[in-house]
Amino acid sequence: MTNIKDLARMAGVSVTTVSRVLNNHPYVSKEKRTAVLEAISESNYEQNINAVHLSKGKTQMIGVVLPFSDHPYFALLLKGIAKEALENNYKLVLFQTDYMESRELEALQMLKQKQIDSLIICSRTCEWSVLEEYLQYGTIVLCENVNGKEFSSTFVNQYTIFLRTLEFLFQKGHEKIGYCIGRKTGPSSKLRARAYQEFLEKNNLPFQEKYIIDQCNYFEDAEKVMDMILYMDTPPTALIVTSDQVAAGIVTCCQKQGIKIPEELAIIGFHNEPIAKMMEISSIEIPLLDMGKHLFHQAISKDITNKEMFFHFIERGTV
Amino acid sequence: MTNIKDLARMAGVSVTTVSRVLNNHPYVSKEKRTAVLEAISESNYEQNINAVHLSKGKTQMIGVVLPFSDHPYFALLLKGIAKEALENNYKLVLFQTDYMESRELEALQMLKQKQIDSLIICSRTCEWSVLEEYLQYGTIVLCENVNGKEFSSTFVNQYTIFLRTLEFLFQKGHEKIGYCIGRKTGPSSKLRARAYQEFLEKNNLPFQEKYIIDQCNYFEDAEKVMDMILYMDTPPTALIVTSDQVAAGIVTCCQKQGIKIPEELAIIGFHNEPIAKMMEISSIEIPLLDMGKHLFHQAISKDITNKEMFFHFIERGTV
DNA sequence: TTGTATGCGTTATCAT
DNA sequence: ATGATAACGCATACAA
Repeated sequence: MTNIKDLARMAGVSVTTVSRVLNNHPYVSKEKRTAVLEAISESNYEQNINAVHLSKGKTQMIGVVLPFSDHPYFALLLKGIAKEALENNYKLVLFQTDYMESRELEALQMLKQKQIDSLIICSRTCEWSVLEEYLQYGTIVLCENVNGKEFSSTFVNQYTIFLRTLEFLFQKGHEKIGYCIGRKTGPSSKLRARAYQEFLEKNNLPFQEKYIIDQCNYFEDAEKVMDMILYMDTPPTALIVTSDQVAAGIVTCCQKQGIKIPEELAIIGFHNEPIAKMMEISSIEIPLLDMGKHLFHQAISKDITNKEMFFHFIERGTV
Repeated sequence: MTNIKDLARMAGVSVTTVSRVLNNHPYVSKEKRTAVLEAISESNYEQNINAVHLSKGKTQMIGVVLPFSDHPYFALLLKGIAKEALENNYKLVLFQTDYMESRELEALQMLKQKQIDSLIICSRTCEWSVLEEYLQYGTIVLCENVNGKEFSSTFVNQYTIFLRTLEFLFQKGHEKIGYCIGRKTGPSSKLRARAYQEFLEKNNLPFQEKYIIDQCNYFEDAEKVMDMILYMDTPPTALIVTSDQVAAGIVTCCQKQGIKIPEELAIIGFHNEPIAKMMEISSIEIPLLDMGKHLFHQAISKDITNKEMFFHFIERGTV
């Protein structure tokens, strides 16, 4: 494996000059440059990137933390990040956490160890205090409202979205509104829960624990949702489903079981995924690809910025 | 940022001893060990992993090449790889290629540059000769039958699967059989095309170019498929669809348009994804998570092995 | 059991 | 415009 030293010898110059040629630095004569270039083409030389990383103290790599990559929400976010990373000559290191804190910590560890220059956390499990400890080692970008903390972020206002959606359904005459989420403990879910509570109080509606259904991530999770609903004495008449995949699954189940949508059950999905368009499911559009793009740029930027992205209500047939 | 040298000074030992403690090597006295450990805990020390990489010539990182991560086939493969990587203390570097050769080359470049120890190519675009050039720099693992070439691989026999499926449909009385694939030029598609040709010849059936529909990757691509089929004079009576997502989309379209399945159109999907179970779509099961696991172990192994995984026909209502 | 010295391959500093 | 040399932080062969 030939290295920069060998090249220097071959071209009859110093390693510095070789490095200059390699990095397109100015101040190197035409003759020496060609001599080096020749040595390179003769030798099948390749930079040892690890040496570059050590020397520079940077790796041009960004970590991406997400619970699972086979969920459309995260897959699209990731796609947006990946596209932008590619165009800016950055590599992505993937941390699939399954919502386990230990794995999120591993990613943070890599930041500390300088294996990645910054970290994008698509869905957080750690406490703020933990994240703040690691801020000294590199940029950390989040997908939620950080409320003035020293992180960059790109997010949608989950609270507002949820409240508006609830009010919309209420105006349509729904008083028994349930919702389906991924996990109960996440930051987004807490915001939704707050919006839900306030909505109920404001409109003098009773709180029903059973109307909140979690562990809804995939199309097939709809089966479980339907089982639960059919089992209830007073099932909800409308369902906000934070994933179009699950919403599509519910619509499919209802078709099989002859439940009329929206007459017997109204459905609103999230993200306006293509499946929602095809199955004509009303959905809250969230610009995931754009968010990914923005997240990436925040990750490589020195400045701390917080960008709210806006949602868009797409009304179709299911509500 | 404190380093190994600082620790040595703090603990009153040599850097070698510190390194020994750090790496759990034997031959270090209890006293010195505790002295070092103390220095570590006092100093908020963290290994600079880049230095380790340079020194060792390895990175404990594996590259994964795939066209897109938001497709269930690749997402599941990736999930399988990621789970195993995690358990074996390896990191994954993602290369999303969109089937562009240049991006695949970038991944190979990283192998050459020693940024990754090995490379898993889930879907190949490069020619064999190109890949073989890079074999000297690290292990390359593929998801297809490599026919004796010096690569490890985990694969299913796409040719056999396709032929069996065609024969199965033929026995059910279908003579006009179409199929939907992702891209026409991939290795799998070539095998399928061969199986298709041979099947037609053997049974004296005419070849219809229009029965082969490509660019079918996502649920929503089904709309385009249906448009094409409805426009044909003699549409196929059965469709092999190499993705359950697309199959599910087609089933959905048919329901909307009142096309009876399987009477008017029989459907067989691929991968036995949960959506297939839910929508009762017949499917060819392929153990993607297991394949991912196996791929990972081949990536970190010194030996070259080739493992064929077996498929399983799941008969449900759509055929 | 411990330490010295050297190597890993590159970039950055500084002098010329 | 060019080059010698230090620095990056760690691992390891070898000596003691």
